[in-house]
Amino acid sequence: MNHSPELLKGSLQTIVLKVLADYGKMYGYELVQRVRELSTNTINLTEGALYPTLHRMEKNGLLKTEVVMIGKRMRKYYRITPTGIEVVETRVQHFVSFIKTMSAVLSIKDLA
Amino acid sequence: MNHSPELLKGSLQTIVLKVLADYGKMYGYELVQRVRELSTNTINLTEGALYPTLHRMEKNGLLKTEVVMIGKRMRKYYRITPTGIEVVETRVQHFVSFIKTMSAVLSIKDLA
DNA sequence: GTCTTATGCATAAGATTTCTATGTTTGAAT
DNA sequence: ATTCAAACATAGAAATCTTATGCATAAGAC
Repeated sequence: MNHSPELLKGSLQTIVLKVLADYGKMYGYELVQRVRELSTNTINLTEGALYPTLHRMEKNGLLKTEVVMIGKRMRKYYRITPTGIEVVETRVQHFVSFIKTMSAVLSIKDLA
Repeated sequence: MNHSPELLKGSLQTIVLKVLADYGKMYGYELVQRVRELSTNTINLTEGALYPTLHRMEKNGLLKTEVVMIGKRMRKYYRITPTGIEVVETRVQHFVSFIKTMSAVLSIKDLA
């Protein structure tokens, strides 16, 4: 990720979960592209961060996988689980309240 | 810091700079209290994070210090420098654009 | 008068997260 | 033939924060 990398720290999981919740199953490489589009080229997920995170979330039961062979190439689809859905909802709520708090502290008037 | 600590990662410097920019000189302990108030008890700066950060920012020329003795107790005031002011402005702008980007990616409708 | 709490600074070790770098294989395009 | 995109993966380094610890003074409670 670039785009003020410090700020994005801690948001990777939320981003991945939310995109999977909204768009259904997706594979790693695709997630990189999709997030890049959604963020109009400002969020660039790095594979070195993404794959370990996907693995961790799978291990924690937030995602489940499904491997498909495209010719001889493996493609690993990730799908959000019911647990993952619960988690993503609270994460997004947390994020919203975080924005509000920060707007107060940084005295940001309007986000226009 | 608590309040979804992951999210706050990377925002400490911005918070400190902005509060100093808005309220003038302040000492470490005071910053902890002030930020707690401004955030209605949701952001709890920890001293273990705050002091090293203050030192780093001073070393980088964003802050300057002034030591005052209150009786036998030392109090170290921090004040933002002109360089610090430039930096905090871009930081806040970055934060605003970060919010916008994230709102798009997380499809957050209104922040009400 | 003593004990606890608040004030006020500071550092160190550990955990967590992310980035950079590196690596492999396959398919498509030129 | 060669280069570039697709697609996965891991390891080491860097950055940031938390927890723990430490020291010392001032104020308030009892």
